Formats: sequence, C-alpha cells, structure tokens
Amino acid sequence: MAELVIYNTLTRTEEPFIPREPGKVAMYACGLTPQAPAHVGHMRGVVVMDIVQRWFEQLGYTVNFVQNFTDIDDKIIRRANEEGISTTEVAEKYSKMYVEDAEALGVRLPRFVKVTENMDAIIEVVQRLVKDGYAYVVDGDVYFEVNKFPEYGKLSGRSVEEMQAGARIEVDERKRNPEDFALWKAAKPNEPAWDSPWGKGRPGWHIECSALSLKYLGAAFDIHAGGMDLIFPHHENEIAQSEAYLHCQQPFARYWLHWGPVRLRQEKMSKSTGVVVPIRELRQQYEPAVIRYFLLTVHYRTPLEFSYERLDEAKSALERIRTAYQRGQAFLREHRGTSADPVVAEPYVQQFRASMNHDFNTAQALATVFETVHEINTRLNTPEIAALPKTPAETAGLLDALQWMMETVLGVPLHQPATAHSETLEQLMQHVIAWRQELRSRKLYDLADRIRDDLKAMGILLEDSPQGTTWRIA
RNA sequence: GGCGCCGUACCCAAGUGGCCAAGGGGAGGGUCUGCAAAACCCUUAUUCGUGGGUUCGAUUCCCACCGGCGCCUCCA
Repeated sequence: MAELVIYNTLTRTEEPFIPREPGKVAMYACGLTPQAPAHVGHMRGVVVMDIVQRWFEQLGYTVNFVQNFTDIDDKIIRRANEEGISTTEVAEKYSKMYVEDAEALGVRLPRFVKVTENMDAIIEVVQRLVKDGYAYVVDGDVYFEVNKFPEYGKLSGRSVEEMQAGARIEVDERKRNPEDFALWKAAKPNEPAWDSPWGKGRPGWHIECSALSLKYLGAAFDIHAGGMDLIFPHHENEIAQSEAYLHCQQPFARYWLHWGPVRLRQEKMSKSTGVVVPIRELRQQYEPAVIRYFLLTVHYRTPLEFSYERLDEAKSALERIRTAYQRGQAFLREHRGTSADPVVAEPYVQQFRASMNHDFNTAQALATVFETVHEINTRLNTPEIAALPKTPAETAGLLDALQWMMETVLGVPLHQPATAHSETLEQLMQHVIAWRQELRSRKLYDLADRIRDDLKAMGILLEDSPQGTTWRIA
C-alpha cells in the first residue's frame, strides 16, 4: 500500500502516502456554495475526488470522504432575495441539482455536511480561539489575528509582509491587522442569524471548513482537497485557525491536494465572471461518460481548456475503446464457457497501476488503456491469432482488465445508456437488417445504401462485416 | 509589484539526466470489403519556447529572456 505517491501542495513535492491510521483514509474536499447551477469547473473537482476515492479503495483502504455545503452566506442571502424564497430553499434547490449532476457523471457521493446543521461545532471552535487569544471580538464580529500564528503563509508560500506590500483590499479600521479575517459576522437586519456568545450572527467562510472537517474526521486527517484557487486565502486561513485551535500540537491536514482550473477561451471558468458552461446544459449535448472521459484526459493539476472540439475528440476516443470492448464480447459469445486467463493482460494492469500510483495520473493511465485496446483488436483482427485455442481465454482476460480500468477505476461506462425501447427497437433493427441483407444479396446496393444513409441521419450506424451486420447508436 | 505554474508534432497531451520522446484526435497512403464503417499496417517531433551554464551526456537540473496562465478580492 505504500507505493502511492501524492503531490502535496504544503511541501510542493511528491510524497509517499502514509495514512494516519493503517488501512483507512480520511479526506475532506471543500464543496460549493449552492446558489447557482454547477459548471464544468465544479464537476472537475467532483470527478477528481471520485477517482481519488476509487483508487484508494483499489489499494485496499476504507475511505471516509466528507464534503461540505456552504448553505448560508452573503451570496445565498442575495439569491434568496432575488428569487423570493428562503435561504434554505435556495441552498436545497442548488444542492440537489449539484448532487444530480455528480451522480450523472458516475460519481459515488461523499458524505455531505451542512454548515447550518453544525453551528454548535463552529461556535465551539471560535470560542476556543477567542479564549486562547488567537481571535478578538469587535461589535459582535470575531476576527482571527493573523500575527498570532507565526506559520501563517506556509501553504501559499507568502509572508505577511509580502501580503501587506501587495494589499489591494480596503482595510477595515476595526481590524488589528489588514490580513485578519472574520470567524463570525454579526447579523445585519433581516438576515438569517444564529445565537452565539457574541450576539446573533453567522460564521465566516473559512471557519466552517475547519470546524466541519475536524468534527467529522479529527485532527491530522489524511487529505484536504480543493480547487487551486482556494489555496489562498481559504486554505491558508483554515490551517491558521485549525492549528491554533489544536494548540499547534498537531497538523490540521497532512496532504493538501489541489486540482487545476477549467478555462474557457483563455480565462478561468468562474461564477463571478459569468464565463461558465453549466454542466446541466452540457449534459444535453454530450453523454456524461464523454464529459467524464474528457475531464480525465489531462492530469488533475494541469489547467484544462474547455472546448467542444476537445469533447468531440473525447467522444471519438471513447468510442474506440468501447468498440474494442464490444467486439471482444461478441467474440467471447462464440466461445462460451471460457474462463479468463489474466497472463497477457498482466503487464497492462501493472502499467496502469503504476500510473495511478503516481499522483493519480489518469492521462498516462489512459495510454495503457489504448495499448490494451490495441492488443484486443489485433487478436480479433488477425484470423491466425483468433483461431488459436488460447485466444478466447486471453481475450477474456484482456476484457476483464479493460473493464476494471475503465469502469471500476476511472468510472467511465463501456456501454452507452440503454435506450427506453431497447427491446422493441432491437427486434425492429433485426428485421431492418434482414430486409437490407436480402437487398444486398440481390445486389440492389443503392437501396441497401439508402437504408444505411437514412438510418445514419437518424443516428443509427450500420456496420457490415463478413460475420454479418451490426448496428449501434452514434 | 509579490507568490506560484506552464510553453513537447497540425490539435490535445504524458514523460524521463543517456534505451525508437507514451497515448488520443486529425490528416495522407495501404490491407480487408460491392461500397461505407470498424479494425489492422505504414507515414505525420534527428526534436521538446529562445539564449547561456552545470554535466561524459539535458527536453528533463540552474540562470536569463520571450510568451501564456493562476493566486494576491468572492471563487471549485
């Protein structure tokens, strides 16, 4: 289990993964503020974490994966006012959409935790920070005092002096230092508020992730993940307040994993700029498996440029994999009862494992997938090899390996979603194919070709081969 | 201005101090086939932004420059 290497933002190096507790992985990812439909950038994080979870499971770990919903904050309040519904309704509406989108992409859901259901835990952390002198109260607000935490800046690699030099933000006069950040905000009139020792109010953005992750995972948990744009200030602040809370006796989290941004037309996809492709819309245009495949074609830390050309490429590439898998299955149906021989597949599996163990390198792992595909195609394509007695067993082994790589690890289905009328449609197609075959045997090729062209226009592809005609939906 | 990342073929994209610099998409040629599709074979980087340095040897390490991006403000 020790062969996994993870890039840790905290040390800026690749480190062997050593769990806090043998056989177990505790991980936390910063979720989103549910106030708008999720876009492709959000889904990248979701898919990356799903892959991470799946790979840990393949390595034999039991994974405890927690993700938060920031279900109360300024933007949710604004949204609630715009839509004329309550903040709870806003949060529920968009959380639900997010979960649906994630599930559509084949993601196994983490344990979701909400800020509004964990106020006690949050207040408890703030209280202790005030008591221990790391935080101070001003007019019902509570601020964390950055100067009290000497290691501030260790994640993002900047010093407090540098930040002051480059500060562009307006300084709140009530703060002792410009970098101090809010742990608790006093309620303004007509805002949702919770009781606290400092009066009615609600938590600051950073404190919730600290409180929730510590509550559900405990100190020094294994992996804290998020988008790269969260490194500063969000994660930097989380470390400061959490380690202060832990009296600097233990680290907050041990490995910091950050995925790269998704860009659109050379700009980061972001709600605030409006440069977004909502995943909802994209799902209308592309099968979720294609979207997921597209997200895996690049290493998770590399920025990913979104484009429809890339998605079309992903579609073609995935089709190549699926075609090989389906051909292989058809071949095996002619050789019922063969048990899989894993020997031929073994080198591919090993290579795939090595890629995944090297910081979850899915882009590299996909190269191995294609080598496996090539191996399968060659066997089926070469009559002398296909006729060998051992070929069915070896092919079965290769198909098992392919399925394991694609479906079990990468979570990309090898079958397209079944159509609603598949039973009827299948019967109909068999008739169409038979009639067309009749035309072909009478050499009425223009009629046969017209049928094929018409079906193609409908999105149904006919493929003739010496073994007969097959059909599939494009 | 500060911190950090990146620049590999027509496009996307892995990667390593020295074995032919993965893989995908696209394009061209060939095999099979009535044709098409799929698949297979061949071709598409004597070279990894530019210029120096370290080294027996660098695309890979160091420095400078050019170009692109992220963060420094809410952000996945």
